[in-house]
Amino acid sequence: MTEQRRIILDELEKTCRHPSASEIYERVKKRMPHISLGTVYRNLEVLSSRGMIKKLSMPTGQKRFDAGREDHQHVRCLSCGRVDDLPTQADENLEAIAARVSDASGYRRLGFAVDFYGICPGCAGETKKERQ
Amino acid sequence: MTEQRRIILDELEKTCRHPSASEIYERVKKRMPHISLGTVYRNLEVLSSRGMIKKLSMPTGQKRFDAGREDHQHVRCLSCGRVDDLPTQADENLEAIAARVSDASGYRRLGFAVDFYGICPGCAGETKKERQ
DNA sequence: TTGATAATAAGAATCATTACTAATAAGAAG
DNA sequence: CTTCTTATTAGTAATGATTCTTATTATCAA
Repeated sequence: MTEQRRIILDELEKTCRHPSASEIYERVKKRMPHISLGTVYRNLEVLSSRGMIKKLSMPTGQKRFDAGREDHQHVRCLSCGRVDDLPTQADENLEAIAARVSDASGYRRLGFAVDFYGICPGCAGETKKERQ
Repeated sequence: MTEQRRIILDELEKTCRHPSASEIYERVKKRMPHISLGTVYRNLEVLSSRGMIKKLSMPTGQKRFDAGREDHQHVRCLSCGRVDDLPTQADENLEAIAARVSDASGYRRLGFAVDFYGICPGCAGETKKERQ
């Protein structure tokens, strides 16, 4: 845990918004002016692979980061890219969750997506080194 | 509806996979060797804005496209980026759906995310032109 | 102190996507 | 049949986010 990594994590924990890599870079640069953008990306990757932060991919092709460890899902604004948290329980059905969104968040709901992430049969077979 | 646009849509409808823009480009190029990658992107955008196809953003920063109009969700391979369909019912709870994934798809399940897309209160107020 | 290892800054390279350009095709109006 | 207008195209340049490379520096065990 280097100084850079600690500050990156600290900045991420200080905000309830979900900043992008370059937003984090800007924040961290105020405390550590010589830090490199590459260092920010690398450490976000390290922190995320250790499960200390979460990486969210946005429809814009950008990624946003989240230091929260609690299990929650997100509401994303299609207009400005803002991301808010939305606590969910796994035993709740989709309709029930969806119905709660407008009330809880104030978002005008347009739609939702459930995405499962895993390893497909093909990749599970391989030694995981080569991509298809 | 130009020849190019028709062929792009046709290729998208022919596959149950969810190809990326460049995969679509490769497929279409076999039938129309002089087509430009820009034309593929532009027409995917047009088709998607008319609601004729769906655009999915991947954690890799790539987008994938889907001609299906039925309501279904996706399973994504974290290793190779493959996307498969996964029919879901809104009255089923997340655990039940998740439990079905491994069996139905053969994927080794790792996790899931529910994402709601909408317009946040701030943007709903504005005339929707200016970004924050 | 010395290698071995890991992390860094700075910047170049890459990849997906978007913007720009001039050329072309398809109508509509005269 | 010409001339305008408008869309669309192929080809290419530009952009933005991310990853990679290289030289350098910090860390640490022996």
